[in-house]
Amino acid sequence: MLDDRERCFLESLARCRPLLRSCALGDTPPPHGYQLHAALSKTGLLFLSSISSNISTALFHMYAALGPPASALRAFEEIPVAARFTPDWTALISCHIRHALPSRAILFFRSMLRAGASPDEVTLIALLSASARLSDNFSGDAAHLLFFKLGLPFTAASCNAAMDMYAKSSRMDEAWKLFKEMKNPTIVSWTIILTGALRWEGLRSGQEVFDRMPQRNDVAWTVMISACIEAGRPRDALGLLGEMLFDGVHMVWLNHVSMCSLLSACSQAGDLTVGRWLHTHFIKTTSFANNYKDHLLKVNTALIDMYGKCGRVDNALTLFERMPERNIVSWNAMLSGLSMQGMGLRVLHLFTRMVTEGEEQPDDITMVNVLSACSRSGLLEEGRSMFQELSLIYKITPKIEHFACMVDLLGRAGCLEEAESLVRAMPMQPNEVVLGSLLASCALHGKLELGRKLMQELVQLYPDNTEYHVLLSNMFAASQRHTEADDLRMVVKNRGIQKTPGMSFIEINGIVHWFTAGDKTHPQTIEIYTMLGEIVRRMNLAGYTIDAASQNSRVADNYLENGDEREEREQALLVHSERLALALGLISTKPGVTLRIVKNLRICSDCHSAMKLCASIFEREIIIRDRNRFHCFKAGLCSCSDFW
DNA sequence: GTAGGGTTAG
Repeated sequence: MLDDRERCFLESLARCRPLLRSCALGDTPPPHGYQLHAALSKTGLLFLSSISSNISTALFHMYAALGPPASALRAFEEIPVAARFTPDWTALISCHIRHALPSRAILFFRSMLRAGASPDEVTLIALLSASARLSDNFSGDAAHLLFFKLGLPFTAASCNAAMDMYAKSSRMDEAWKLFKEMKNPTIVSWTIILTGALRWEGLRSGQEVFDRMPQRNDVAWTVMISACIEAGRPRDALGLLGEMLFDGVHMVWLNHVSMCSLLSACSQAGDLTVGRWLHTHFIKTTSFANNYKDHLLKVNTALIDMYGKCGRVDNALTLFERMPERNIVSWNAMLSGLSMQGMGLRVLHLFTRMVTEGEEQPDDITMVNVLSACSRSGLLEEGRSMFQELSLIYKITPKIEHFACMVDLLGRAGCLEEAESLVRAMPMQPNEVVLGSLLASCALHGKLELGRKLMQELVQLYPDNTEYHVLLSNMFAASQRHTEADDLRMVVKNRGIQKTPGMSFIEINGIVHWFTAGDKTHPQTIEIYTMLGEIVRRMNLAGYTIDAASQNSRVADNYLENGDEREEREQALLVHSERLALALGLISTKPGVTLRIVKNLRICSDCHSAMKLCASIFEREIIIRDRNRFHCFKAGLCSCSDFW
């Protein structure tokens, strides 16, 4: 007769294999599996030789499915050597791939062969996947060959895995060859080819593949959307959202990956309206799948980034504080949002909180955010000590990004000799960002000779970029050295200027209005230009004089194309795209309403002064996001303290 | 077992 205790053991024994299996499949929350493991070892059942190999295998598969890989490996080692079969090895390999450890996965594949186990189709697909992630031609080719050597079926899934390996190893010709030989390519096959085509052959070629796809699912759409974002075309990405939601008869759902991509497009484009729509949509449609916590973390982080970059750092903060779980990326996104608003002290405060609470260890990106916040807010001493702490306390090897921030911080503060020494002492070659930043500081502080030297270095490194000639020419002009200034302008004129046209938009009642410099295509053009005249009149009354020589901004839209005449240049300044957006904003909204403008380039210093004045004349808060940061103009002042 | 995300420097 069994007593209750024994009966209970036997019952749990009968149940534990299916229970472990359901943990592995994600049907049961992981704690149940872990508790079962604990119970099995505590009661000694795990060590009964008659059942242990079965149970230990089931336990291992649970850990292999859930991770972390170290636990999976520990559990694997509990399986008797003679009882380690092909699926067990495969699960061990796949577990390492899923946790971004492809090289360890390949090592385990070798151990598997040494142990005498024979790979099957699934093992080889895993090996192909590991090789793809590493762009490892050697193991990739070996995996492909083994299908034929071992006489294993080369199914659509195998072929897909091989194509993906070739595509990720920059061997698109091989990938295409396999694709063209396929009788029935699946949507996965198409998506692999689409991804590969986009990465080597470009947006156009990818678009051709996309157009030829017999069907498209959420993954295919997300691939296209992400490609637009990578190419710096966030509006195209958002255009695809519209197409995706009305893709004929197919209803495509936004999953957490597409959510993150689209939110990133909103961040880039500064599109708060679509960003908010996505937020609402996410709240309404999110399903509580077993991995929803992970999805929630990622989408929340993307939302923090979106709100930060769309000028609603307040919403970003609320979301950040309410998040059930945060990781280093969430902290970094929050720090970056505050930094873009010039809230340097709040960045330092949040950083201190992060370190003291010990929730996450700062990484290199955290430190870039902190240093650039110091630079943007002119926190010289704070930045200096953070740069020291970077390696001393946080054990991070400074990268070129960190040096770039320091050079910028020192240069803006007028410590140009120190900035230059740092550039020369850096363990790596200075790049365009570092030299360009120093050159801009020379322009700010009128250091002509150092500026000239830097420009020569920049021209040698980046001969196609004429932006530096413009910058230096402006420096000479500002110092009344017109001959040198004109010489440089001639170089630019002869070589042609390659520059993105300046564009701004303002959103009014959910409609986005775009402007280029001197734009006259808007239906309300007459009213807009009338308002511009009124703005100039009121600014003149307030004692404003245009300062065309001071437009030595790093990039100003419509610059130089408008001829060399002073009046023409002045005229061009008056119709910069952000001013047109401002004029429309002023005539289309009620008094006192905050105006939010997004510009694709840096705001020029003249428009910057004009915006400060307009904010006080018209008693409006004007928020402009330019390429680098936010400017909040209020009562004659800007949040950047004229330091940008 | 095969396809797609997030945070960073002028």
